[in-house]
Amino acid sequence: MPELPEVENYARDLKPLLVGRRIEAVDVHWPRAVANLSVEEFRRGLLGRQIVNTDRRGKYLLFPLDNRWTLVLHLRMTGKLRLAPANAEPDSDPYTRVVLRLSGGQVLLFRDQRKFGRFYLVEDPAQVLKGLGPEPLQDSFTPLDLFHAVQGRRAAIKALLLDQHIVAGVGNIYADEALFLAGIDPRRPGASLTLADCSRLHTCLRQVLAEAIREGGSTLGGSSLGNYQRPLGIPGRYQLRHRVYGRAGQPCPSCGTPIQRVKVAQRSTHFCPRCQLSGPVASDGSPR
DNA sequence: ATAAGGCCCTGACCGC
DNA sequence: TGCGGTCAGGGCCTTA
Repeated sequence: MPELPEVENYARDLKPLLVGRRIEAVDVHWPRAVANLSVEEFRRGLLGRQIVNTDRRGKYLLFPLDNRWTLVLHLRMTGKLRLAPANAEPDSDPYTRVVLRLSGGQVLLFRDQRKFGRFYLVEDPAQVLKGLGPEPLQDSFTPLDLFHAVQGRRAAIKALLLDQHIVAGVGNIYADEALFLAGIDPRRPGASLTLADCSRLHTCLRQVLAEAIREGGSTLGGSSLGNYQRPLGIPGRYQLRHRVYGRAGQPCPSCGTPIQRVKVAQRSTHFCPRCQLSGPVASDGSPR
């Protein structure tokens, strides 16, 4: 499940591979993978265009084009990008939804088993990105911003971290990891967090995201399902560093207490009941 | 404005 | 072996 660190790695890895290439053909095998245009408009808008950069905002990948339009992609749950030589054996993957044939003999394959991923081709990326909260790794994002964003909110802090209006790019894995490092119970209402709590959370969130980017992101599971891989097929390594995510029943790395798994805002949530001291429990997150 | 629930999707997994 | 049910989950939409 690509979150900010995985998408950031995509943008970085793809930059030297894509910048300067021209889009020579567009094959859409699953029309609904194109969110804002008809397949024909999408194809016409891309044909002959040159990719001039690769970037990221939240969990969105951005590919600015030479006519100032931007190809935007959200991978959602199971979307993956893969760059391959065009002359390799034909792509037999049944989950390939979109193929961009590029100058220089490469093809960019968008594969997505659950069909949640979406492309947008827009004149102004703000059409898609409006409403996204601050980038958590930018200096302009301060502990006070986080404090103000959760002030007065009854929802669990975990749910608020997942809300892209509050901070952009945080998903289930990194929300759990950041809350663990900060020693905050994920079920606590946002309103119960003090400025000191928010300061710690702000620091820990940035630490977790920066570490995960350095480690190439998280690649989960051995199955073919959602595991993220980088564009050349290299897996991430951050899953080896997860402290709580996916570790229900295993000892807390800090105190040895078994990690608990509960539901918060319909999301599976992992935490240490001892290190993440239960403040007041959110109305929507009582332990079962 | 906020919160909660449904929807989209498919494959893995479980129990019988 | 085979079947049906449940789960996973990001973002968007609808409903209270």
